[in-house]
Amino acid sequence: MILSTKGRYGLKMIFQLALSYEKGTMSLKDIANKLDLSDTYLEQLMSQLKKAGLVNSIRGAQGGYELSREPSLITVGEVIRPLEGSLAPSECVGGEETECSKADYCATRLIWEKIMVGIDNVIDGITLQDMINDYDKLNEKEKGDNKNG
Amino acid sequence: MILSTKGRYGLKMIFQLALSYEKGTMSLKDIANKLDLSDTYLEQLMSQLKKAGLVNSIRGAQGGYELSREPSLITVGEVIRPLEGSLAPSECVGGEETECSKADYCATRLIWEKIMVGIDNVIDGITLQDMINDYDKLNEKEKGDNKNG
DNA sequence: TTCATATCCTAGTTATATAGTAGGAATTAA
DNA sequence: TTAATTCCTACTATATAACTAGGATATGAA
Repeated sequence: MILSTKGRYGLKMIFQLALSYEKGTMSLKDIANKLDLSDTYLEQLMSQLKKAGLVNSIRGAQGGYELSREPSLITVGEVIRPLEGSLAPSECVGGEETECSKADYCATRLIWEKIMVGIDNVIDGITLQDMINDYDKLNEKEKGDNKNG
Repeated sequence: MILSTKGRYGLKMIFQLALSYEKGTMSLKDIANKLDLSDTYLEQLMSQLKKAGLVNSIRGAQGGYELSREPSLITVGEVIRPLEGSLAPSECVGGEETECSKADYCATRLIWEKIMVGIDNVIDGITLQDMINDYDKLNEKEKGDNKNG
């Protein structure tokens, strides 16, 4: 399991906001109920997403959260990184500083870099809108299957 | 850091064996000294690699380890997986059993699958021989740099 | 035969990270 | 005023990571 519940729950959570984009705010309690997850835990994750500028919040009664911009402008990578930290496979790649003195001739370092690029290409290339489209397609198919079955 | 020291040290370790392929066995102590890592820790990792059939061992004095087949026939994925377990980003993908009842219409599941395929494509596409070639190239360049600098 | 050098194997141990809980302050619509 | 909500800090239990310890077993060389 290379991702913790932070990244996994976090993406599920913001996906709920994406589904209800421009339909008003959604409270954490509602999200937690819908996903059947602890609301106090999701609260911490949401606070990270807010810090990252991905969601707006409205306090007080009838308050809640909403996406700060449209789903097509938020990538999966933007959601996962603030929650999981770097998705680097090793400490010698992807950080601000490359401390390892052997970097110039390290063979494994090249591998870690390729893995990281592979992951980045996936998560930076998918937006929340893409997820919605896939979800709609799946549900459409699901309906059809039920009809035929 | 999506990989633990198991996968990271393990690959470094077997890479040493790849470098000395067909030059006799190499003891764990030598490998540990070369990499400046704990030999008792590496021992556990090596035992996994042996179970996975990647290395042969010779016990007793003058004994040690060697690759069980040539470097071009061992992929990075074959090395990392026995050490790290599944590289799935979530429990609902990559396992033998897909337990999640929501799999049919889960939008995040598609993301985890894509990430996993991305990683697999990288690590299953690189052999130890590729690593050696890259390493030789780096060292060649290093020498040149030193000459010119 | 003995001994130093190795692998092999099982169990600890310690430190860190994960996955939460708890409790209350601040804010706001009704 | 009150109920609903976000915001914030701190605490806790559990699991995992990253080793360490100690001894059994095997083997080449003196």
